Amino acid sequence: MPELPEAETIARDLQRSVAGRRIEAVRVRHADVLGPPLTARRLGARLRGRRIEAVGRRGKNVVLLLDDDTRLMVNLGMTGRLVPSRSPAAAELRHVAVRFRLDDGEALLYDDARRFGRIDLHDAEAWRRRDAELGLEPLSDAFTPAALHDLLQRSRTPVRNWLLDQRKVAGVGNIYANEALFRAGVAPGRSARSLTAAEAGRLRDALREVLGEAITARGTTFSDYRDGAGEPGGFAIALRVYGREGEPCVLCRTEVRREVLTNRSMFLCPACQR
DNA sequence: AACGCGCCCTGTCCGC
DNA sequence: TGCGGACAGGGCGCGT
Repeated sequence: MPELPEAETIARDLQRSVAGRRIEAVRVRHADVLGPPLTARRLGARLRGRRIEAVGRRGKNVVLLLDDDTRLMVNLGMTGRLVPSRSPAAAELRHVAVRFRLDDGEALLYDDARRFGRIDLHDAEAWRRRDAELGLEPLSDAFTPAALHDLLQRSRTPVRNWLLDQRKVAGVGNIYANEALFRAGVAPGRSARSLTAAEAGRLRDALREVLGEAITARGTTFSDYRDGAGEPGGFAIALRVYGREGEPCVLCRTEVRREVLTNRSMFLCPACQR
């Protein structure tokens, strides 16, 4: 999906474009994006008349806070997009799954070609539980070198896979996991618990750095991602290893390799990453 | 109980 | 031009 920087960009865009609007009606065209026990009928009943107080993010999820203290949580899967109907890009959407009609005559569109995305609605109590299931925010103060090192110690899974587990650290996906491991000089196949405190510290810094830079660039568009106005992100040219199989390493000119681990690509420089 | 695997679904690209 | 296979920012449910 959209990983943390993409979700952050979308949330910021929607905070400007739809915060303060009231939801008048909901139309569901593909109910399979609704997380159980949600149905089209229930979603409409619970959202009708609600005002969107604020749009934020938790991990890779875009979160709309409503005026009755419920939260509409959107996980964008691989191809999910949230775009206001007034945006010029809205006309090109081919897979609108849910349309939220707003009180200004416009609508917020949820488009998702593959329908891997999920929409959930949480009251305050359910949100507390869901929030607690998600791991540390990598850009928060709590994400210290010691905290990351401690967590890594508890697992023997390959560190690339470990980073994708949203219960440990929330918001990192395959692109930024690979990029951060390259920047930290750590081989992605290493067991999580094998990282030294120094390596964990470098990984922590690399994660914050690459996620921060990607937010500044409004996310990475590898193929499908679009921001909250339907536009591609600008970070793809800054990727150092992801998608660069066969190209020379930016540091040492060794060929960047692609390896497949648990059905997902890893990109690495075999010389720079140990 | 942690971990890996298969699967969900559609679009695109590449080789033949 | 058509067709099959590989691949894609994710995550759930299952078995071991």
